[in-house]
Amino acid sequence: MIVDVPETLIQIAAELFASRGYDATSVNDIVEAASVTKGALYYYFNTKEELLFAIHQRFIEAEMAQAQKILARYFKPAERIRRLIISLIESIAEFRNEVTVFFRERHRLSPELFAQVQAARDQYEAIFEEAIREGQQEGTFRSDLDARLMTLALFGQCNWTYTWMKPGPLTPRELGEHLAEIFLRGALNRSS
Amino acid sequence: MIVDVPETLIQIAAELFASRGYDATSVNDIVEAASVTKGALYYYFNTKEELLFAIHQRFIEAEMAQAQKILARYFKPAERIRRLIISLIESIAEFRNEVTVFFRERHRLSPELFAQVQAARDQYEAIFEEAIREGQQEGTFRSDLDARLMTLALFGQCNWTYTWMKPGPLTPRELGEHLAEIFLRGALNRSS
DNA sequence: AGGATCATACTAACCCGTCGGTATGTTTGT
DNA sequence: ACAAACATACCGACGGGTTAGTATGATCCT
Repeated sequence: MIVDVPETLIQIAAELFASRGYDATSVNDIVEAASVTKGALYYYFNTKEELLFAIHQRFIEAEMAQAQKILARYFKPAERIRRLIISLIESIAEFRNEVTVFFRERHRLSPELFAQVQAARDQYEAIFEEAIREGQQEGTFRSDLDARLMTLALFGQCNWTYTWMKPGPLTPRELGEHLAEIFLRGALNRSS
Repeated sequence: MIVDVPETLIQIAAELFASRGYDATSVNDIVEAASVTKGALYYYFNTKEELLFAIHQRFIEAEMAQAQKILARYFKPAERIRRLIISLIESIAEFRNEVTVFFRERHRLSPELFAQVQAARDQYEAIFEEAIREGQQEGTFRSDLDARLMTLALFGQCNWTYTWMKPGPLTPRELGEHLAEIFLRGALNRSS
């Protein structure tokens, strides 16, 4: 049986961090769950924090890769946002543990590593904001509200799913479609 | 100088928990910041967890009280939601530290205390969901989307503000108004 | 071809600081 | 005088991280 030890450690750490929290999970817990010893862990990672960072990186990189694919296809703003939302929800569903850790334990990283994570995150959010701005110039998005604020509201809607999403009746894709619909058209009936 | 020691401890604990995290904050840190000793803390609180719980309680009770006031005034669904949103954003702004701790460290509570917090939270969310359901029956809210999903989307928008809100150009009230506008009418231009 | 050498990938045992919590003493208001 | 409201000193457990050592291949020299 061949296993990628560092990858397994990241995986298991993500599970444990997500369910118990970063500080409440000891490295002993991790190595025990992974059936290795502490020596093995510290052979691949210099600190516990590096593990935390690796979890963040994995999620952000996957998310960003998906977004770039969509950007490459030159959709108009509204359709672009729609697809970005769906892609984001699918990422959250796929990297459930990583996302949970990302949002809950981000601030636990040292300033240097946190800055790195934050920079990547800003880059990702800028893709959404730019779509909204273009939509405003084009006239399809309303201009009486700040683009930045709309972006933050949108990310709230989407990111928050990590707190309640479960393998339920809706697939992540369907869920994303519905959320896009809510964001774009609102909760009120159009005829009213 | 008269000070309410337990209240001060909750206050300071909220600050420290919000900025460093629950586990990363030692009870020594807390008593030091509060200029008392451990004896004083453990005179009022049996465990560190009780402190955490008290922080949650304070925020939830304040939130719930505001919501009840709005319910008592019998607004129609759309206006009721608008006011609930504003009230929620104002609460988040006022109890910034408590909210941060609430959302980030909730899962750290023991099952019993967590259940208590969750029950109160469910009750609060039900108020919003009920307004949306009524709106659907009345016809002002769209019925092609699940009320529960709309509620969750809304809470995402609102709760997420705790991650980025800052004393900026917009007052909490204005911010709430804008978010209500986004939720109710959506990002797209009406004429398109 | 095959022994010598070295890098890889770990293991087992341990160190020392820190943590939540407690036991007991002291002060203060009434 | 006596309870309420603390302060002081300390305990046992556990935390992240380190250390010395080792089995197992890969590589190189002759």
